[in-house]
Amino acid sequence: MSEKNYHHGDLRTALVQAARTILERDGLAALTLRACAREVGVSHAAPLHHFRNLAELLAAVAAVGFEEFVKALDQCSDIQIEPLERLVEMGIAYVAFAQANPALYRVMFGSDRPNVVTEQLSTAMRAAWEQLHGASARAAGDERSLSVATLVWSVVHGHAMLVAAQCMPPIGDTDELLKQSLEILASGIRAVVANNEAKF
Amino acid sequence: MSEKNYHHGDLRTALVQAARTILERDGLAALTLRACAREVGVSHAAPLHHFRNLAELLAAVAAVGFEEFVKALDQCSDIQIEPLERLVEMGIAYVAFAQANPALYRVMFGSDRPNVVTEQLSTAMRAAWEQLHGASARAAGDERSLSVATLVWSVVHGHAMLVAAQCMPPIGDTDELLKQSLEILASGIRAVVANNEAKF
DNA sequence: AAACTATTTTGACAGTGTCAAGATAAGCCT
DNA sequence: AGGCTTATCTTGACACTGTCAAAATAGTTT
Repeated sequence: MSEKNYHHGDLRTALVQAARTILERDGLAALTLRACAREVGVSHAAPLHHFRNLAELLAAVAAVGFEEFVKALDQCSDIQIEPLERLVEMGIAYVAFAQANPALYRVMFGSDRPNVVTEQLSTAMRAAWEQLHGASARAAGDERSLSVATLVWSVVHGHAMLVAAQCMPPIGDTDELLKQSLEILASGIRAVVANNEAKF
Repeated sequence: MSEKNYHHGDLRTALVQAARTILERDGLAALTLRACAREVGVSHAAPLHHFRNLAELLAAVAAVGFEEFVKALDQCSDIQIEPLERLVEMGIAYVAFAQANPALYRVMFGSDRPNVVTEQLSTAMRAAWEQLHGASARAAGDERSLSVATLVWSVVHGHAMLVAAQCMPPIGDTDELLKQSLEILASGIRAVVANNEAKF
């Protein structure tokens, strides 16, 4: 943590901020090391002293993305409602975040995602998972928490990706379809939980 | 359709084949127009007369990917089992295809997917959708077919992407988890269908 | 045979990631 | 204060990329 008040001040975080600006303004394809350097106003090779390569910069961007992501999901935790309903709300918030920050979401989860896993990134990702896993446990019990969490995550992630990639063909209101999907899913969870309780 | 037996013979399809070879051997990052030209043994600019840009070549690769994809899902249609169970089998086949052809799947559905939509590509995509939509209709009825199809697609697509991107944290057997997910999902569909029938 | 067209090559340009060497500035030590 | 060390940044270079324009080549047509 010794990147402060040298030539630039704090180039590292400035570069991450520039990356986000470029991401929203020009899209992922325009997000290059040199573009970030230009945006900040430093020479083209300056970023290499803070990020060994482009993947490391993307990892840093993804990390801050995950931190905001967790905050967005956190807002659902406050609501005083039934656990299963809260899980559904969390799913809706998940997709809303993805649609509100499409380019950032692509960096976080994209197939061209950085295989470089920074400490910061892995902890941020773990926090997001814990969020969902906890909500699943409260909604379906500890035994089913793992499968329910992966199921919910798969649904919302898949939905977000397919909508973003425009892979959903003759469909009208995708938000409405998401709600219906989550309703069916909730029914499934209810059925499984009920069946599980009936056994004992 | 006039690209035959000139200098090379059929450079267009040769390039698509070369693209698949590079994709499996060296990964998506190494898939460039020039690399394809090298692989085939033509000059670096030769591909431009068959694909206006890299995105168009990727679209062609994605198209053949979707065609094979539909074939893979088709094999589940033969099985003489209950429609809902067949839908689950189709979901498993879906994920199996994605895991067997990770790089190809990335080109087909990746976030860096070509926004160029060729005629060949869009028809191939539509065929895949029809496949899933039809199976959903048989399993859950026509009324629910749309929401069920999007739900199933979201689940399997999301699962495949998350596993491929190694975003699933402390999880053991992902295949087992997929089966559990699809079971919960089937319960939900059953419940919704039963509820729907009870209404009338 | 000659004209024409489709295909491919050659050469060029701007842009990229990344490395190596030099320049600059901040902190530290005596 | 003055010099040394280290962190930071710039400059210049290289190989690679996509893409364009012009030339060359080979097949088709007349």
